[in-house]
Amino acid sequence: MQLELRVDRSSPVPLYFQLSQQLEAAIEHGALTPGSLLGNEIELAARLGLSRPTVRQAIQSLVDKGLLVRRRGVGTQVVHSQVKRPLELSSLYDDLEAAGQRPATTVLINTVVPASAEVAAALAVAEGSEVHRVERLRLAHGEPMAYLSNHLPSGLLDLDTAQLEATGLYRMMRSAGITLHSARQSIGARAATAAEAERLAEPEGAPLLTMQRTTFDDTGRAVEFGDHIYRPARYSFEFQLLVRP
Amino acid sequence: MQLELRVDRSSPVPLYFQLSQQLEAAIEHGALTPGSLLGNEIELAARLGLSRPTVRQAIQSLVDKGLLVRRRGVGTQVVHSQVKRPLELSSLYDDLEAAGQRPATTVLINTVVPASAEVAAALAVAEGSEVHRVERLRLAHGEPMAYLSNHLPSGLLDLDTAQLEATGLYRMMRSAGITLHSARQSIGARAATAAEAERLAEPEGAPLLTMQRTTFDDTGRAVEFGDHIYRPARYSFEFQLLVRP
DNA sequence: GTAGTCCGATTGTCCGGACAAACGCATTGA
DNA sequence: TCAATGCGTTTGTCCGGACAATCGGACTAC
Repeated sequence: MQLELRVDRSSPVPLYFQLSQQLEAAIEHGALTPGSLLGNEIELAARLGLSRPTVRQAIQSLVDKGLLVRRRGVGTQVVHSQVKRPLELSSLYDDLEAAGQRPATTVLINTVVPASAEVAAALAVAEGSEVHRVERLRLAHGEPMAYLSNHLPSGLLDLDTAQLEATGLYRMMRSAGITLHSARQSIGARAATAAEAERLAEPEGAPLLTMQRTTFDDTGRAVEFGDHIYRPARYSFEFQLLVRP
Repeated sequence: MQLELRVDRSSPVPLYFQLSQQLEAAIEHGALTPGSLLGNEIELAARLGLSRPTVRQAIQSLVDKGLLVRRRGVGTQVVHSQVKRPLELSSLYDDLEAAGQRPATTVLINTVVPASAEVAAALAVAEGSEVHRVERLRLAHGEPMAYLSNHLPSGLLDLDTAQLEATGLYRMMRSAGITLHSARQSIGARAATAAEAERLAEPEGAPLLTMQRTTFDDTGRAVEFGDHIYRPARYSFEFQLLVRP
């Protein structure tokens, strides 16, 4: 069976990208079954009227995503696994929305404070300089789910409380033109203090899932430092990793 | 100041790889400071006697690692951040060893059992078919740190108890020629049961950090399913993520 | 029968060139 | 003064070709 592939040379979308999207769709859709060969690059290039480098670029992008495997002397195969989506910088808001939970947010604090030593170190600003501080309670189905404490460099973003309650922090940053690039995360656990327990409607000493994260934009600037606690019965971190050899 | 770059055409190491390694070393070493321009690709290619595609391939690999950023009309800059290592499939053994903790392992169970429904689903084998089961206690400085429960498809690996105690499971898989490719992880928290508490020398009900992971090789075959619990005072998950736009 | 060798197939690496698109800056015009 | 335009610089995309390295199977020799 021959896969139907076409490229539109009048489109501004790069040719390799058109091809990689079609291949990805074919894999997702099941037209290309796991383990099946993709046909050699030269023949594929000839069939599409493209050069081999262009076809290779398309295939490479899917190899990077973990959807394909190349073997010299053999060919390119569709990976044979449950792995579908690669790791992303997970946003609690998006996670919940994807799970169909319709998250609600209550902003408890939204102010400007002098940076503590810890915050200053994470954001690479001077200790005592002004930073934004936001504390939010996130709920799903009316139940508290997580308590989110964030600090941001001042002047980076207009932190409107209403907007914070309507959407997520990451979405606000993205629509403000900030390109999120990388993050350093630390995930742990600890017992709830009395104050934390009350906020999350848990008994004191209950196990909590904790996450600290510093996020950087594409120039390496720290744009956010978060210290979050989650109710473990209602949330866990799920993700997929790729190993780069 | 001119960076000293050379390539050895008689070496079997690909030219683009030689170049990317030298650039990475220069960044790591501080010879290329964050924010500095790399010099345009064409001039760089001429200086090294390479073609532009080769130089681009080298630079691209570092962009993928998050060390460099390209900007059209501007140039290629060194990223300006604390980000050093990209995300890897973290192995507890390696993590501990890197922290200079000299981990010790006690193998408690090393046997073959019929697969439970959960294990069978994770490893994509028939329920009731034979799988290896390994339970280990990992200690650092004589203190228990984590309890590791793993299941592996039978026939994949020779699980020698002595070797399991001397090294980590991932190292054994790698040296058996298995190429680890991706993993699906879930990290959560819960209170310790009486049995778990005793194993880890914690009080009953103490918060524990939990991780479930299924690891796949490069053909998409599941090669390991692990269900681990950690003492949160002694261990947390630290990693760096990259966002792929 | 078994081990070693050869060979076709396929990807990996590398070259040199061409034009397009985006960015930053200086110049120009209102 | 300030916005629009133009221009040089640099990366992005694409081409066509060449040879090397590796894989797997067929063939051969013992």
